[in-house]
Amino acid sequence: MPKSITRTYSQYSRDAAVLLGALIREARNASKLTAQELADRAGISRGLLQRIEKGNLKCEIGAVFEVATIVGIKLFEADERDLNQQLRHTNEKLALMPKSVRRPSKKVKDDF
Amino acid sequence: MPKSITRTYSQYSRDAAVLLGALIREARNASKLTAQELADRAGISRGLLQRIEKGNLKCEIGAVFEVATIVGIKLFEADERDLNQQLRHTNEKLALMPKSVRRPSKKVKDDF
DNA sequence: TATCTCTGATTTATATATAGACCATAATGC
DNA sequence: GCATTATGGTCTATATATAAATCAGAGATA
Repeated sequence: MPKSITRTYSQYSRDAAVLLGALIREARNASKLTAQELADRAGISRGLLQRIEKGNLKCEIGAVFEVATIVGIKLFEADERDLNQQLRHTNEKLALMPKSVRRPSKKVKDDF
Repeated sequence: MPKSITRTYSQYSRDAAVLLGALIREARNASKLTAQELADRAGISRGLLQRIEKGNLKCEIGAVFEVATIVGIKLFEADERDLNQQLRHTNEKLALMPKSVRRPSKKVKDDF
């Protein structure tokens, strides 16, 4: 059962979301798309698109990414090919890392 | 009432989410943080962090951004100052744009 | 000016994401 | 090897994000 929420966000996260929303709106206007049209293309409601464009952090990331992609905003400033390349590279690095993080055993004799 | 979902995502969105998740995991390992520790810092559950690291698109963007920020992943490859600057710039451009997109009146006499 | 429509906001019902508990497995350190 | 701990699942209850409908007002075009 979810604990009674009230999540707190860093200033950076808030700013990033607001910026992304503004970029989306700008791109949408440039594309001469109405909010309803873009929402339809993304398969979401107009209300959700409004919240995304306002930088609301309580939206599912899939919807945000989808809208951004449709209006041509490159996440990570990378196209599909770059994305795959980065992903491969990252996976290679992950493969070389220890599979789990181990904290130096807390039980270092505190019994005396 | 929400329509019975089953959203569809573009390949690009999926790849972007998977990459972001991998970057988060890599950064977490590099920081020697356990999943539980990072989840605690972000104020989310360990299960949610797991889904984020797997690139699940059905997570709230606030949680994803927050985690990314904590482990030092710069969204938009920009720091706080850059973010504000970009935001101001974008807002300026938005202020110059028409407030709404107007489709050339569909009712152009289709009655004959 | 007047009309048309896009936008913004609110409300409601419901689908669903989340927290928390649990268990099994894997990986680490000794 | 053994003990310990992190990870990766699953399951359930509930908080909440979402879709849809509605309304008011702004803004664009004629």
